[in-house]
Amino acid sequence: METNKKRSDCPLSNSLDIFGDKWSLLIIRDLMFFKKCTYKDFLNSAEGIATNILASRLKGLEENGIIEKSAHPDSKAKILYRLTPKGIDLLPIIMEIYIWSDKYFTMPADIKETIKEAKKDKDKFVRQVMKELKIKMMEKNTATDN
Amino acid sequence: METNKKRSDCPLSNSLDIFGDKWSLLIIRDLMFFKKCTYKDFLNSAEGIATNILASRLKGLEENGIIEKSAHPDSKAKILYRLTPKGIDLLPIIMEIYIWSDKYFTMPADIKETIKEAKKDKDKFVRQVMKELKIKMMEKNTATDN
DNA sequence: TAAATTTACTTGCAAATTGCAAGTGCAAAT
DNA sequence: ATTTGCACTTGCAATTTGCAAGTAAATTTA
Repeated sequence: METNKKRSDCPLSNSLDIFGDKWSLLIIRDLMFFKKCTYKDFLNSAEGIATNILASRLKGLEENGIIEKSAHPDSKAKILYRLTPKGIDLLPIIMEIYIWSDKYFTMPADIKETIKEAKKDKDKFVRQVMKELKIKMMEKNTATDN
Repeated sequence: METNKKRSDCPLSNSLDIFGDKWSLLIIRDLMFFKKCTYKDFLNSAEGIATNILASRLKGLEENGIIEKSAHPDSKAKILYRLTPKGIDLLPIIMEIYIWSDKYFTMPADIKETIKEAKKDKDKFVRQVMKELKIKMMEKNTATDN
């Protein structure tokens, strides 16, 4: 289904081939900010992704090295999804989208407050969150990959 | 065609409803970096957008206040598309995508060099380019909107 | 321990979107 | 006056999406 054909040599175009759709960055958001890490977690997000679309997006993100599967510590029936370092590195992009949104949309007060904090020292905020993510994605499960 | 139904209150989701597809940010890239500003210019980009898709994306971006049409100074047959301030404000997002790409893709040497320059002082680079864009989008045509 | 439930999907199918080719209407050039 | 250029629109086939239902293995409950 997913071909690896590049539309052009433009890195922006190549990036959009990976996450340029309505759903991929939302999955990444869930992993980054909302402690969501299973198929069911993602399904339960407010936007209401369809099961087949979720499966296809998880596959695509995994194929592109943005996320990876691992064994869930609680149960063999569960699969734990984690961001790779490559996936964690998407944080600055997502942060800039939030900051842009903050300027042009109304939004829940708690999110607005977080963005306000982040803007005070963007680089520091991003470094801090990335550090936490790296730790979290490690400690979730050091066990064997699926 | 385009409904204004929000999938959720999440600003990231709302943003993706506007530019979360394979084409919109490429049009914005063309306006920002490649002096492209007409329908035909966009059609000629390397990725090869279809005519109907281009028309629908231009419509969507205009409806969402990212771009605007104006009279082309050279000819009544041409339409000049410009970024609005809201559109220009997407630059930091696009820059971060380029920077991410730089870490994980190979790409044309000239683009790589520009990104290298940009990374030396990200904020300064973004400010400078945004300033230039604001001037450029003004001077293109101060005349009446379509 | 058998039955019900949970988890992570897959499948079928209708509806929507995309992509390609071929127009269309107006402006400008020849 | 005719051809060319520009910005689209239209028709249609192919692909993708979204919804509902089903599946298989793991776990929980009775």
